[in-house]
Amino acid sequence: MTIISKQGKKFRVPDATIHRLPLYLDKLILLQQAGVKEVSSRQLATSLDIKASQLRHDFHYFGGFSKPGRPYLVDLLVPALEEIIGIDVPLPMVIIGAGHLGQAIANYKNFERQGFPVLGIFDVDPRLVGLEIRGIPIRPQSEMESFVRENQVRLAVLTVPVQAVQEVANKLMACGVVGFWNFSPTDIKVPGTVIVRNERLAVGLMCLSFKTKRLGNLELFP
Amino acid sequence: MTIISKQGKKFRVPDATIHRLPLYLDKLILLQQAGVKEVSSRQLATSLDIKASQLRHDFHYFGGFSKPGRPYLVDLLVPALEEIIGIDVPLPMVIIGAGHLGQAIANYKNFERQGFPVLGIFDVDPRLVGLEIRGIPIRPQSEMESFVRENQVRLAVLTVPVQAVQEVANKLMACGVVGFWNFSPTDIKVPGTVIVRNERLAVGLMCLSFKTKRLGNLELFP
DNA sequence: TAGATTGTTAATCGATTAACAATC
DNA sequence: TAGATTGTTAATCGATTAACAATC
Repeated sequence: MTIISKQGKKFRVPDATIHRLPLYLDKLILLQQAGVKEVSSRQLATSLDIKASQLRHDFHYFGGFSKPGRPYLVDLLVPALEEIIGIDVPLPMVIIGAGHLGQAIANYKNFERQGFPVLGIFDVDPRLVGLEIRGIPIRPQSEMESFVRENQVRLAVLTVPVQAVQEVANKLMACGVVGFWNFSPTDIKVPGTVIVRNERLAVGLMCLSFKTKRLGNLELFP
Repeated sequence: MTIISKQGKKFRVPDATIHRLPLYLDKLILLQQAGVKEVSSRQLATSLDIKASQLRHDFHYFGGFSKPGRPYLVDLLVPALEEIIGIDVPLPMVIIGAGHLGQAIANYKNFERQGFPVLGIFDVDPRLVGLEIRGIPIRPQSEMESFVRENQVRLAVLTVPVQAVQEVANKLMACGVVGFWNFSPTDIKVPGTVIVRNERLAVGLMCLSFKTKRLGNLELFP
Protein backbone atom coordinates (compact mmCIF):
# COMPACT_ATOMS: atom_id res chain seq x y z
CA MET A 1 0.00 0.00 0.00
CA THR A 2 2.86 2.37 -0.65
CA ILE A 3 3.79 4.52 -3.54
CA ILE A 4 7.44 5.18 -4.05
CA SER A 5 9.59 6.54 -6.79
CA LYS A 6 12.98 5.16 -7.67
CA GLN A 7 15.35 6.50 -10.25
CA GLY A 8 12.63 8.77 -11.53
CA LYS A 9 10.08 6.00 -12.06
CA LYS A 10 7.06 5.77 -9.81
CA PHE A 11 5.57 2.47 -8.75
CA ARG A 12 3.44 0.94 -6.07
CA VAL A 13 4.57 -1.97 -3.92
CA PRO A 14 1.81 -3.88 -2.11
CA ASP A 15 2.17 -4.29 1.64
CA ALA A 16 1.95 -8.04 1.17
CA THR A 17 5.08 -7.90 -0.96
CA ILE A 18 6.98 -5.71 1.51
CA HIS A 19 6.05 -8.18 4.22
CA ARG A 20 7.52 -11.09 2.27
CA LEU A 21 10.90 -9.45 1.62
CA PRO A 22 12.29 -10.22 5.11
CA LEU A 23 11.15 -13.83 4.73
CA TYR A 24 13.04 -14.16 1.46
CA LEU A 25 16.12 -12.60 3.02
CA ASP A 26 15.92 -14.92 6.00
CA LYS A 27 15.89 -18.08 3.89
CA LEU A 28 18.64 -16.74 1.64
CA ILE A 29 20.92 -16.04 4.60
CA LEU A 30 20.38 -19.62 5.77
CA LEU A 31 21.33 -20.85 2.30
CA GLN A 32 24.37 -18.58 2.26
CA GLN A 33 25.50 -19.93 5.63
CA ALA A 34 25.09 -23.44 4.24
CA GLY A 35 27.40 -22.52 1.38
CA VAL A 36 24.71 -22.66 -1.31
CA LYS A 37 25.62 -20.45 -4.27
CA GLU A 38 22.58 -20.61 -6.55
CA VAL A 39 18.85 -20.94 -5.95
CA SER A 40 15.90 -20.98 -8.32
CA SER A 41 12.63 -19.18 -7.69
CA ARG A 42 10.99 -22.56 -7.37
CA GLN A 43 13.37 -23.83 -4.70
CA LEU A 44 13.14 -20.65 -2.66
CA ALA A 45 9.36 -20.40 -3.03
CA THR A 46 8.80 -24.03 -2.09
CA SER A 47 10.78 -23.61 1.12
CA LEU A 48 8.52 -20.68 2.03
CA ASP A 49 5.35 -22.47 0.98
CA ILE A 50 4.44 -19.95 -1.69
CA LYS A 51 4.26 -20.06 -5.48
CA ALA A 52 7.39 -19.39 -7.54
CA SER A 53 5.46 -16.96 -9.72
CA GLN A 54 4.60 -14.91 -6.65
CA LEU A 55 8.25 -14.67 -5.68
CA ARG A 56 9.26 -13.60 -9.19
CA HIS A 57 6.38 -11.15 -9.28
CA ASP A 58 7.59 -9.68 -5.98
CA PHE A 59 11.17 -9.41 -7.20
CA HIS A 60 9.96 -7.82 -10.39
CA TYR A 61 8.93 -4.69 -8.47
CA PHE A 62 12.60 -4.12 -7.83
CA GLY A 63 13.88 -4.86 -11.29
CA GLY A 64 14.77 -8.53 -11.15
CA PHE A 65 17.98 -10.06 -9.90
CA SER A 66 19.03 -12.49 -12.59
CA LYS A 67 18.64 -13.20 -16.30
CA PRO A 68 16.15 -15.50 -18.00
CA GLY A 69 17.51 -19.03 -17.86
CA ARG A 70 19.81 -18.48 -14.89
CA PRO A 71 18.88 -19.07 -11.24
CA TYR A 72 19.54 -16.40 -8.59
CA LEU A 73 23.02 -16.03 -7.13
CA VAL A 74 22.65 -16.15 -3.34
CA ASP A 75 25.67 -13.94 -2.66
CA LEU A 76 24.23 -11.31 -4.98
CA LEU A 77 20.64 -11.54 -3.79
CA VAL A 78 21.34 -11.20 -0.06
CA PRO A 79 22.94 -7.73 -0.19
CA ALA A 80 20.41 -6.64 -2.84
CA LEU A 81 17.49 -7.48 -0.54
CA GLU A 82 19.25 -5.94 2.44
CA GLU A 83 19.54 -2.71 0.53
CA ILE A 84 15.92 -2.81 -0.60
CA ILE A 85 14.69 -3.45 2.94
CA GLY A 86 17.03 -0.73 4.12
CA ILE A 87 19.04 -2.70 6.66
CA ASP A 88 22.31 -2.06 4.84
CA VAL A 89 22.46 1.15 6.88
CA PRO A 90 21.69 0.86 10.62
CA LEU A 91 18.46 2.43 11.86
CA PRO A 92 19.01 3.31 15.52
CA MET A 93 15.99 3.31 17.78
CA VAL A 94 14.88 4.28 21.26
CA ILE A 95 12.51 2.31 23.46
CA ILE A 96 9.95 4.28 25.43
CA GLY A 97 8.60 2.32 28.37
CA ALA A 98 10.96 0.00 30.26
CA GLY A 99 8.31 -2.43 31.45
CA HIS A 100 8.61 -6.13 30.82
CA LEU A 101 7.99 -5.88 27.10
CA GLY A 102 10.31 -2.90 26.65
CA GLN A 103 13.03 -4.75 28.51
CA ALA A 104 12.45 -7.91 26.50
CA ILE A 105 12.90 -5.98 23.24
CA ALA A 106 15.99 -4.21 24.58
CA ASN A 107 17.41 -7.59 25.48
CA TYR A 108 16.89 -9.12 22.08
CA LYS A 109 20.36 -9.06 20.54
CA ASN A 110 19.20 -10.02 17.07
CA PHE A 111 17.61 -6.64 16.45
CA GLU A 112 20.99 -5.00 16.87
CA ARG A 113 22.59 -7.60 14.59
CA GLN A 114 19.93 -6.94 11.98
CA GLY A 115 20.65 -3.23 11.93
CA PHE A 116 18.46 -1.82 14.69
CA PRO A 117 20.69 -0.75 17.60
CA VAL A 118 18.91 0.46 20.73
CA LEU A 119 20.38 3.84 21.63
CA GLY A 120 18.32 4.50 24.73
CA ILE A 121 15.51 3.29 26.97
CA PHE A 122 13.25 5.70 28.80
CA ASP A 123 10.74 5.38 31.62
CA VAL A 124 8.84 7.58 34.02
CA ASP A 125 9.29 5.17 36.93
CA PRO A 126 12.23 6.38 39.09
CA ARG A 127 12.70 2.83 40.38
CA LEU A 128 13.63 1.68 36.88
CA VAL A 129 15.80 4.66 36.00
CA GLY A 130 19.49 3.83 36.36
CA LEU A 131 19.09 0.11 35.70
CA GLU A 132 21.01 -1.19 32.72
CA ILE A 133 19.94 -3.60 30.00
CA ARG A 134 22.79 -5.00 27.96
CA GLY A 135 24.80 -1.95 28.93
CA ILE A 136 22.08 0.48 27.90
CA PRO A 137 20.96 2.56 30.90
CA ILE A 138 17.27 3.25 31.52
CA ARG A 139 16.95 7.03 31.47
CA PRO A 140 14.28 9.31 32.91
CA GLN A 141 11.46 10.15 30.51
CA SER A 142 12.29 13.84 31.00
CA GLU A 143 15.51 13.34 29.08
CA MET A 144 13.79 11.67 26.13
CA GLU A 145 13.33 14.71 23.95
CA SER A 146 16.82 16.13 24.25
CA PHE A 147 18.30 12.67 23.74
CA VAL A 148 16.27 11.99 20.61
CA ARG A 149 17.17 15.38 19.17
CA GLU A 150 20.86 15.12 19.94
CA ASN A 151 21.17 11.61 18.56
CA GLN A 152 18.86 12.29 15.61
CA VAL A 153 16.82 9.19 16.35
CA ARG A 154 14.21 8.45 13.70
CA LEU A 155 12.60 5.26 15.03
CA ALA A 156 10.89 4.71 18.39
CA VAL A 157 9.48 1.60 20.04
CA LEU A 158 6.37 2.39 22.08
CA THR A 159 5.80 0.10 25.06
CA VAL A 160 4.06 2.63 27.28
CA PRO A 161 0.53 2.36 28.73
CA VAL A 162 -2.38 3.20 26.43
CA GLN A 163 -3.15 6.52 28.10
CA ALA A 164 0.37 7.79 27.54
CA VAL A 165 1.04 6.64 24.01
CA GLN A 166 -0.38 9.52 21.95
CA GLU A 167 1.31 12.20 24.02
CA VAL A 168 4.65 10.39 23.89
CA ALA A 169 4.30 9.98 20.13
CA ASN A 170 3.54 13.68 19.70
CA LYS A 171 6.65 14.66 21.61
CA LEU A 172 8.79 12.25 19.63
CA MET A 173 7.48 13.49 16.29
CA ALA A 174 8.35 17.03 17.34
CA CYS A 175 11.91 15.77 17.88
CA GLY A 176 12.21 14.22 14.43
CA VAL A 177 10.96 10.65 14.89
CA VAL A 178 9.33 9.41 11.67
CA GLY A 179 8.67 5.75 12.49
CA PHE A 180 6.86 4.05 15.37
CA TRP A 181 6.81 0.43 16.40
CA ASN A 182 3.70 0.57 18.52
CA PHE A 183 3.01 -2.22 21.00
CA SER A 184 0.22 -0.46 22.83
CA PRO A 185 -3.23 -1.80 21.97
CA THR A 186 -4.40 1.46 20.44
CA ASP A 187 -3.91 3.40 17.24
CA ILE A 188 -1.95 6.62 17.30
CA LYS A 189 -2.76 9.61 15.13
CA VAL A 190 0.11 10.67 12.92
CA PRO A 191 0.48 12.75 9.75
CA GLY A 192 1.04 10.99 6.42
CA THR A 193 4.76 11.66 6.67
CA VAL A 194 5.14 9.28 9.61
CA ILE A 195 5.04 5.47 9.50
CA VAL A 196 3.38 3.43 12.23
CA ARG A 197 3.58 -0.31 12.64
CA ASN A 198 1.07 -1.59 15.17
CA GLU A 199 1.85 -4.86 16.94
CA ARG A 200 -1.37 -5.66 18.71
CA LEU A 201 -0.37 -8.93 20.28
CA ALA A 202 -3.81 -9.59 21.73
CA VAL A 203 -5.26 -9.66 18.21
CA GLY A 204 -3.06 -12.60 17.32
CA LEU A 205 -4.15 -14.39 20.44
CA MET A 206 -7.81 -13.85 19.62
CA CYS A 207 -7.35 -15.14 16.08
CA LEU A 208 -5.90 -18.27 17.68
CA SER A 209 -8.91 -18.49 19.95
CA PHE A 210 -11.31 -18.12 17.02
CA LYS A 211 -9.60 -20.86 15.07
CA THR A 212 -8.72 -23.40 17.75
CA LYS A 213 -12.24 -23.31 19.14
CA ARG A 214 -13.57 -24.18 15.71
CA LEU A 215 -11.14 -27.01 15.05
CA GLY A 216 -13.87 -29.53 15.73
CA ASN A 217 -16.11 -28.31 12.95
CA LEU A 218 -13.43 -27.13 10.59
CA GLU A 219 -13.47 -28.24 7.01
CA LEU A 220 -9.76 -28.68 6.54
CA PHE A 221 -9.48 -29.59 2.90
CA PRO A 222 -12.59 -28.40 1.10
CA MET B 1 -8.65 -18.52 4.86
CA THR B 2 -10.70 -20.87 7.00
CA ILE B 3 -13.62 -23.07 6.27
CA ILE B 4 -16.00 -23.71 9.07
CA SER B 5 -19.44 -25.13 9.42
CA LYS B 6 -22.01 -23.79 11.84
CA GLN B 7 -25.42 -25.17 12.47
CA GLY B 8 -25.04 -27.46 9.51
CA LYS B 9 -24.18 -24.68 7.06
CA LYS B 10 -20.68 -24.39 5.71
CA PHE B 11 -19.04 -21.08 4.99
CA ARG B 12 -15.66 -19.51 4.61
CA VAL B 13 -14.50 -16.57 6.71
CA PRO B 14 -11.50 -14.66 5.31
CA ASP B 15 -8.52 -14.22 7.62
CA ALA B 16 -8.83 -10.48 7.14
CA THR B 17 -12.31 -10.62 8.68
CA ILE B 18 -11.19 -12.79 11.60
CA HIS B 19 -8.42 -10.29 12.24
CA ARG B 20 -10.88 -7.39 12.43
CA LEU B 21 -13.21 -9.02 14.94
CA PRO B 22 -11.01 -8.21 17.97
CA LEU B 23 -10.75 -4.61 16.78
CA TYR B 24 -14.52 -4.32 16.64
CA LEU B 25 -14.84 -5.85 20.09
CA ASP B 26 -12.23 -3.50 21.50
CA LYS B 27 -14.02 -0.37 20.32
CA LEU B 28 -17.36 -1.72 21.46
CA ILE B 29 -16.07 -2.37 24.96
CA LEU B 30 -14.81 1.21 25.09
CA LEU B 31 -18.26 2.40 24.03
CA GLN B 32 -19.89 0.15 26.61
CA GLN B 33 -17.65 1.53 29.36
CA ALA B 34 -18.62 5.04 28.24
CA GLY B 35 -22.28 4.09 28.67
CA VAL B 36 -23.12 4.19 24.97
CA LYS B 37 -26.09 1.96 24.17
CA GLU B 38 -26.40 2.08 20.38
CA VAL B 39 -23.93 2.41 17.56
CA SER B 40 -24.37 2.42 13.79
CA SER B 41 -22.07 0.62 11.38
CA ARG B 42 -20.95 4.01 10.11
CA GLN B 43 -19.97 5.29 13.55
CA LEU B 44 -18.10 2.13 14.46
CA ALA B 45 -16.40 1.87 11.09
CA THR B 46 -15.33 5.51 11.08
CA SER B 47 -13.67 5.12 14.47
CA LEU B 48 -11.67 2.20 13.06
CA ASP B 49 -10.88 3.97 9.80
CA ILE B 50 -12.64 1.41 7.63
CA LYS B 51 -15.76 1.47 5.46
CA ALA B 52 -19.16 0.82 7.01
CA SER B 53 -19.95 -1.65 4.25
CA GLN B 54 -16.90 -3.67 5.17
CA LEU B 55 -18.02 -3.89 8.78
CA ARG B 56 -21.52 -4.98 7.78
CA HIS B 57 -20.05 -7.46 5.32
CA ASP B 58 -17.88 -8.90 8.10
CA PHE B 59 -20.82 -9.15 10.48
CA HIS B 60 -22.86 -10.78 7.76
CA TYR B 61 -20.68 -13.89 7.94
CA PHE B 62 -22.09 -14.44 11.40
CA GLY B 63 -25.70 -13.74 10.61
CA GLY B 64 -26.07 -10.07 11.44
CA PHE B 65 -26.74 -8.50 14.80
CA SER B 66 -29.61 -6.10 14.24
CA LYS B 67 -32.54 -5.43 11.93
CA PRO B 68 -32.66 -3.16 8.89
CA GLY B 69 -33.30 0.38 10.09
CA ARG B 70 -31.99 -0.15 13.61
CA PRO B 71 -28.42 0.49 14.78
CA TYR B 72 -26.49 -2.14 16.75
CA LEU B 73 -27.10 -2.49 20.49
CA VAL B 74 -23.71 -2.33 22.20
CA ASP B 75 -24.73 -4.54 25.12
CA LEU B 76 -25.90 -7.17 22.69
CA LEU B 77 -23.00 -6.96 20.29
CA VAL B 78 -20.23 -7.25 22.88
CA PRO B 79 -21.17 -10.71 24.18
CA ALA B 80 -22.03 -11.84 20.64
CA LEU B 81 -18.55 -10.99 19.39
CA GLU B 82 -16.97 -12.49 22.48
CA GLU B 83 -18.70 -15.74 21.73
CA ILE B 84 -17.73 -15.67 18.06
CA ILE B 85 -14.09 -14.99 18.90
CA GLY B 86 -14.33 -17.69 21.53
CA ILE B 87 -13.26 -15.69 24.57
CA ASP B 88 -16.55 -16.32 26.38
CA VAL B 89 -14.89 -19.51 27.62
CA PRO B 90 -11.32 -19.19 28.96
CA LEU B 91 -8.55 -20.76 26.90
CA PRO B 92 -5.74 -21.59 29.33
CA MET B 93 -2.20 -21.59 27.99
CA VAL B 94 1.33 -22.53 28.91
CA ILE B 95 4.44 -20.55 28.06
CA ILE B 96 7.47 -22.53 26.97
CA GLY B 97 10.67 -20.53 27.38
CA ALA B 98 10.99 -18.19 30.34
CA GLY B 99 13.40 -15.75 28.73
CA HIS B 100 12.68 -12.06 28.62
CA LEU B 101 9.87 -12.35 26.10
CA GLY B 102 8.27 -15.31 27.85
CA GLN B 103 8.38 -13.43 31.13
CA ALA B 104 6.97 -10.31 29.52
CA ILE B 105 4.00 -12.26 28.19
CA ALA B 106 3.48 -14.00 31.54
CA ASN B 107 3.46 -10.59 33.19
CA TYR B 108 0.86 -9.11 30.92
CA LYS B 109 -2.28 -9.16 33.04
CA ASN B 110 -4.60 -8.26 30.19
CA PHE B 111 -4.26 -11.65 28.54
CA GLU B 112 -5.70 -13.27 31.65
CA ARG B 113 -8.48 -10.68 31.75
CA GLN B 114 -9.28 -11.38 28.12
CA GLY B 115 -9.68 -15.09 28.74
CA PHE B 116 -6.17 -16.48 28.37
CA PRO B 117 -4.90 -17.50 31.83
CA VAL B 118 -1.29 -18.69 32.00
CA LEU B 119 -1.30 -22.06 33.76
CA GLY B 120 2.42 -22.69 33.67
CA ILE B 121 5.80 -21.47 32.48
CA PHE B 122 8.58 -23.88 31.55
CA ASP B 123 12.29 -23.54 30.94
CA VAL B 124 15.36 -25.73 30.62
CA ASP B 125 17.56 -23.29 32.55
CA PRO B 126 17.82 -24.47 36.20
CA ARG B 127 18.63 -20.89 37.27
CA LEU B 128 15.18 -19.78 36.15
CA VAL B 129 13.29 -22.76 37.54
CA GLY B 130 11.63 -21.90 40.83
CA LEU B 131 11.26 -18.20 40.12
CA GLU B 132 7.71 -16.89 40.14
CA ILE B 133 5.96 -14.53 37.76
CA ARG B 134 2.71 -13.14 39.07
CA GLY B 135 2.48 -16.17 41.33
CA ILE B 136 3.08 -18.62 38.50
CA PRO B 137 6.21 -20.67 39.16
CA ILE B 138 8.71 -21.37 36.39
CA ARG B 139 8.86 -25.15 36.12
CA PRO B 140 11.52 -27.44 34.65
CA GLN B 141 11.00 -28.32 31.01
CA SER B 142 11.01 -32.00 32.00
CA GLU B 143 7.65 -31.50 33.71
CA MET B 144 6.07 -29.87 30.65
CA GLU B 145 4.49 -32.93 29.12
CA SER B 146 2.90 -34.35 32.25
CA PHE B 147 1.64 -30.88 33.20
CA VAL B 148 0.09 -30.25 29.80
CA ARG B 149 -1.59 -33.63 29.82
CA GLU B 150 -2.91 -33.35 33.35
CA ASN B 151 -4.28 -29.86 32.86
CA GLN B 152 -5.52 -30.58 29.34
CA VAL B 153 -3.83 -27.48 27.97
CA ARG B 154 -4.69 -26.79 24.34
CA LEU B 155 -2.72 -23.59 23.66
CA ALA B 156 1.02 -23.00 24.00
CA VAL B 157 3.16 -19.89 23.66
CA LEU B 158 6.54 -20.67 22.14
CA THR B 159 9.35 -18.35 23.21
CA VAL B 160 12.19 -20.87 22.95
CA PRO B 161 15.29 -20.62 20.74
CA VAL B 162 14.89 -21.47 17.04
CA GLN B 163 16.75 -24.79 17.31
CA ALA B 164 14.39 -26.04 20.02
CA VAL B 165 11.04 -24.93 18.69
CA GLN B 166 10.07 -27.83 16.41
CA GLU B 167 10.95 -30.48 18.98
CA VAL B 168 9.05 -28.66 21.71
CA ALA B 169 6.05 -28.28 19.40
CA ASN B 170 6.11 -31.99 18.56
CA LYS B 171 6.08 -32.94 22.22
CA LEU B 172 3.24 -30.55 22.96
CA MET B 173 1.12 -31.82 20.08
CA ALA B 174 1.58 -35.34 21.41
CA CYS B 175 0.12 -34.07 24.69
CA GLY B 176 -2.96 -32.54 23.09
CA VAL B 177 -1.93 -28.98 22.25
CA VAL B 178 -3.78 -27.78 19.14
CA GLY B 179 -2.76 -24.10 18.98
CA PHE B 180 0.62 -22.39 18.98
CA TRP B 181 1.49 -18.76 19.46
CA ASN B 182 4.95 -18.90 17.95
CA PHE B 183 7.39 -16.08 18.66
CA SER B 184 10.44 -17.85 17.30
CA PRO B 185 11.53 -16.53 13.90
CA THR B 186 10.87 -19.81 12.14
CA ASP B 187 7.93 -21.77 10.87
CA ILE B 188 6.96 -24.99 12.58
CA LYS B 189 5.59 -28.01 10.77
CA VAL B 190 2.19 -29.08 12.01
CA PRO B 191 -0.68 -31.16 10.66
CA GLY B 192 -3.81 -29.44 9.33
CA THR B 193 -5.57 -30.10 12.63
CA VAL B 194 -3.30 -27.69 14.49
CA ILE B 195 -3.36 -23.88 14.32
CA VAL B 196 -0.18 -21.82 14.35
CA ARG B 197 0.06 -18.07 14.72
CA ASN B 198 3.52 -16.78 13.92
CA GLU B 199 4.56 -13.49 15.50
CA ARG B 200 7.77 -12.72 13.70
CA LEU B 201 8.54 -9.42 15.35
CA ALA B 202 11.61 -8.76 13.20
CA VAL B 203 9.41 -8.74 10.11
CA GLY B 204 7.47 -5.78 11.46
CA LEU B 205 10.68 -3.97 12.18
CA MET B 206 11.93 -4.54 8.65
CA CYS B 207 8.69 -3.28 7.15
CA LEU B 208 9.26 -0.13 9.19
CA SER B 209 12.79 0.09 7.84
CA PHE B 210 11.59 -0.32 4.26
CA LYS B 211 9.03 2.42 4.64
CA THR B 212 10.80 4.99 6.79
CA LYS B 213 13.86 4.87 4.56
CA ARG B 214 11.68 5.72 1.58
CA LEU B 215 9.80 8.56 3.26
CA GLY B 216 11.84 11.07 1.29
CA ASN B 217 10.67 9.83 -2.08
CA LEU B 218 7.25 8.64 -1.05
CA GLU B 219 4.23 9.70 -3.03
CA LEU B 220 1.89 10.17 -0.14
CA PHE B 221 -1.36 11.10 -1.81
CA PRO B 222 -1.25 9.89 -5.39
C1' DT C 1 21.04 -28.54 -28.75
C1' DA C 2 17.50 -29.51 -25.00
C1' DG C 3 16.02 -28.53 -20.52
C1' DA C 4 15.71 -25.19 -17.13
C1' DT C 5 14.64 -20.82 -15.61
C1' DT C 6 13.82 -15.92 -15.54
C1' DG C 7 11.15 -11.59 -16.53
C1' DT C 8 6.80 -10.06 -17.69
C1' DT C 9 2.11 -9.91 -19.11
C1' DA C 10 -2.55 -11.93 -18.95
C1' DA C 11 -6.06 -14.64 -16.39
C1' DT C 12 -7.94 -15.82 -12.15
C1' DC C 13 -9.21 -15.38 -7.70
C1' DG C 14 -10.60 -13.14 -3.54
C1' DA C 15 -11.44 -9.12 -0.76
C1' DT C 16 -13.30 -4.50 -0.52
C1' DT C 17 -16.62 -1.19 -1.72
C1' DA C 18 -20.97 0.41 -3.61
C1' DA C 19 -25.71 0.05 -4.19
C1' DC C 20 -30.18 -0.65 -2.80
C1' DA C 21 -34.45 -3.01 -1.17
C1' DA C 22 -36.39 -3.83 3.23
C1' DT C 23 -37.55 -1.97 7.42
C1' DC C 24 -37.58 0.59 11.62
C1' DT D 1 -44.40 9.77 7.17
C1' DA D 2 -39.37 10.79 6.20
C1' DG D 3 -34.79 9.85 7.38
C1' DA D 4 -31.73 6.52 8.93
C1' DT D 5 -29.88 2.17 8.87
C1' DT D 6 -29.35 -2.72 8.23
C1' DG D 7 -28.72 -7.08 5.47
C1' DT D 8 -27.39 -8.63 1.17
C1' DT D 9 -26.08 -8.79 -3.56
C1' DA D 10 -23.47 -6.80 -7.40
C1' DA D 11 -19.47 -4.07 -9.04
C1' DT D 12 -14.87 -2.86 -8.36
C1' DC D 13 -10.45 -3.27 -7.08
C1' DG D 14 -6.17 -5.49 -6.02
C1' DA D 15 -3.35 -9.48 -5.23
C1' DT D 16 -2.14 -14.10 -6.62
C1' DT D 17 -1.36 -17.45 -10.06
C1' DA D 18 -0.65 -19.10 -14.73
C1' DA D 19 1.39 -18.76 -19.04
C1' DC D 20 4.96 -18.10 -22.09
C1' DA D 21 8.59 -15.74 -24.86
C1' DA D 22 13.34 -14.89 -24.18
C1' DT D 23 17.51 -16.74 -22.90
C1' DC D 24 21.08 -19.27 -20.69
